[in-house]
Parts: sequence; C-alpha cells; structure tokens
Amino acid sequence: MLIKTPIRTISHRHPGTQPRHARLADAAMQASAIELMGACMSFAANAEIYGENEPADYLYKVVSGTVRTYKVLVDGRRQIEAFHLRGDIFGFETGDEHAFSAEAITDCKITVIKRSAVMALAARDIDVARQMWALTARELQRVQEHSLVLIKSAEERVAGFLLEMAQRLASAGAVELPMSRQDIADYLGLTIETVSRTLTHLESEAAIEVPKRRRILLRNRSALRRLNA
Amino acid sequence: MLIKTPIRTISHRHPGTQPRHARLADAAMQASAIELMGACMSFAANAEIYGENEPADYLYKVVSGTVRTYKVLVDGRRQIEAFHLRGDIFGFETGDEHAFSAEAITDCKITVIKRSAVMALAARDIDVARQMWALTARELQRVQEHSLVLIKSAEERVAGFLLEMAQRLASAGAVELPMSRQDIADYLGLTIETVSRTLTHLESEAAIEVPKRRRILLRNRSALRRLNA
DNA sequence: CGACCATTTGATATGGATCAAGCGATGTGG
DNA sequence: CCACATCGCTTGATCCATATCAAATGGTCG
Repeated sequence: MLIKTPIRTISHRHPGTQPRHARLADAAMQASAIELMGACMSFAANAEIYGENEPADYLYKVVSGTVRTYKVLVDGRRQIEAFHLRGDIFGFETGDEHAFSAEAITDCKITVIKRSAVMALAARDIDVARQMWALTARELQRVQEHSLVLIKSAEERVAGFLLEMAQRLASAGAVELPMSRQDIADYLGLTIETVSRTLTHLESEAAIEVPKRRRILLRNRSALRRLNA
Repeated sequence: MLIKTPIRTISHRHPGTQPRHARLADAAMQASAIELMGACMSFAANAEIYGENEPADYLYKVVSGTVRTYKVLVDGRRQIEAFHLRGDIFGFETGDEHAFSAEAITDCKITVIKRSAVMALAARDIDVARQMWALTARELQRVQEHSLVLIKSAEERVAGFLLEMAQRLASAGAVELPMSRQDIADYLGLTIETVSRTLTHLESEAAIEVPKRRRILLRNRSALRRLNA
C-alpha cells in the first residue's frame, strides 16, 4: 500500500493581508458577511496556498479554479482530503494549525479572510457564529460521506466520484475534470493505474465516455448510481 | 468486499422527553449548559437508540456504557462511524434527519436533550452557539482522522485502533474493550478474520498481550505507534 | 452437561498494488 | 515543419494483502 507521489512545492506565500472591516448588513444571507471582508489573491497552478502545521490564521474562499487539501503520511503516501471548487470555503481547522496542506490545482483566485476577524465577529454576532457552525457541520457531512467511499470497491469509488463531480460542477452533458488522474487516485485511496483501468472498464460498459482525458460524459447515470451502492 | 453483518434491532424507543429549562450559570465550562437540560435514559445492550433517517430531534450524551453509530449500505455492509464512550456527545447531525443509526453496545445510561431547546438557547446565548460549533469541529477532526485510517494496511489500522482506545479509555495497563471483534472490523473497514489474525500477529510480536478476549495489554506502544505510520 | 455464539485458525481466491512497457498529446529545438 | 523529448495516462503481467469459505476451539449460559 505504498504510493509515492512526488510532491510539488512551488511556494507562493500570502502576506499578512489586513482585511477592511466588514459591514454586517446582510448576515443572514449565505456567507455574506464573510465574503465582504476578504482580500482576493491569485495562485498559479500547483502553487502552495498553505502547508500542514502552519498557523491557521486565515479562511479561504474559492472565487475561481480548484484547490486540493491533502496530507502526506510519513511513508510518502498522499491522501487528498477534499477538492474545493468555486464557491467553497476551506481552511477552517479545529485547532490553530492547519491539519492539511492546500494547493491550487489550476490557476486560482481566492478570497483570503483573517480568521481572528471572523472569530471577533462571531463573538458579537450570533448569526455569524451560526453560519460558521453550519459551514463546519456541512464539512463534517462531506467528510463522513467521503469516509464511506473509502470502504467500497474501486469501481464503486470511481463511479461515486464521477457522480459527485457531475453534481458539484453542475455540468450539463460533460464533466470537465480540473484534476489529474493522480489527484483522483489520492482522493479515492487507489492507485493511478486502478483509476485508469476502472475508467476504461466503465467506458467499455457504456456507462461513461471519455472523449478527452479530462472530459467525461456520463452516459448511464443509473448504472453509476447502482455501482455507487 | 461483501460483509454480511446480521443486524440486531431490539427496538427501544425513547418518548418525547420534555427537558426542564436549563440554567446558564456556567456556560463556559465543558458542555455544562447542555448537560443540565437533559433527561437520563437507560438502554440495554444492543438496543437501538435511533435509526437512520429518523428525525434528529435530540442530542445524546453518554453517561455510562458505549454506543456505536453506523450506517448499513444497500448490500448489507455495515460501516461503524464512531464509538461513543462515557462523556461523548453524539447525534448532532447536519440535517434534521439522522444520517446514521445508533445502538447501545453495552448497557448504557444516556442523557437525552431536545435539540430545539439547544438551538433556542444557542440563538440567544453566544457561548452555547460557540460550544456547539466547537463540538461539531471536534467531531469533524475525529472523522478526518478516521478517514485517514481507512487508507492504511490492516496492521496499521488495528494498531491505530488500539492506541485510540487506550487513550480514550484512559486505561492504566490493560484496555478493556467494550465492543466485539465484528464491531472493530466494521469500524476499521476490515473483516473479523483479519482483525483476529492481526491481533494474533501483534501478540506474537510481543507488541500486545490478550489475556482475555476483550482485554488487551499494550506491551510495546512505540512499536504500535511505528505501525500507526 | 450440552448448546450456542464469538472468536480463532486454516486453505484458497481475488481485487487491486506493483513493476514494466507502450502510447498519444504537447512542447522544443533544429 | 518535422524529429525528438517529455509528461500524463493507459495497458499488460505478476504479486500480495486481505476477503472468502470452511472448520476447529473455547467461553458462556441455560
């Protein structure tokens, strides 16, 4: 069970951006208060956004592009914890250090929010506190679902992944994957070879079609859903 | 990857307990406000506490005994999401339905708290809101760690499990396991045979000692920690 | 004592990892 | 514009960890 993934670390540190103070006008609306207080930053593909064990001073919201958060185990295996797409917020860890590393998969624009500002806000404004709670709860749900994936067979994992991506990318027709096969493998706890073979197999069963490597058409969703157990 | 676990469902429904209103004196202390508002109930070993998809109207705190929360996949595989020991709070799901089922592993005493009461409290008292957030965040962290377990080898999983239990049960010397081998297997995503064999193997390596089936002595923690990767 | 259930142990099968090679798209220098 | 290198991915062959099937063991409870 050894997977040696070469780790790229094109560092690209963000400075101590001072967010201007946010207005609270519309705290009930989805993450609105949080959105207002951020500073926008750009990251090139494969740039590091933050590293494991760094102080978790910021929250991040994806404006465009895709981000992976992951952990590298002592023996070099990499487990991708999540893919973060446009609109997703990530980086809110429990402790005051990041438990995962984050990297841009594609070129990204990301809103960076000082955590202490959010916390201060949450201490005064109950709606902000509840919003943060809701975000954490949703993340919990996502991780719970993902950990169910990890006990399934390769085919079930890949089918589930495709359905998840189709849903989250809200793509009519084709799913345009932003991530490499290696990323998918490390997300699903499989090897790149198994992911590749499974895709080939699903294609031979006419469940999917792969016209380009990163473009996948879901031809038979119910077959995929059936596999999804 | 088929695991057929016979599911026991000795039903034992709890009534609509009306918690008396809580005092807020000491909200800063560990879950104190929450503790005060509960009604205590008893569950026999293997009794169902709640089922998947039931309305999640209550929160639960283990006073004594051990609880498992789990999900049964369509094909009969059972994945145990968590073991809840004395002091743990469980049942706070994201939606308004339980995403998992909960059963008493041993005879249990459990404090049952009406969720709406907690929510009402949280809407007024920011400390309660933050406490709930903190609990959710801790749970998130636990699940994240558990999902890392699921990509490891059998030996790593079992070693990790023993260390986790030793820590949580805070047991000097021996770990007294409240759960069966089948429970352990379903928690670790292994079969009962593999769990058994792995324990035997760890014993033959003098990393542990198993004087009784449910009692395990950790003889060489650093060896276990090494395995834990 | 006898029956039952949980657990261990043994034999075999298999899904996915590993090792190795081939392929196709993209980019680069001549 | 084409040879050539490179990179990401696929395909093939083999191996191994863990599942599966089957049986023995031992602890518990009537």
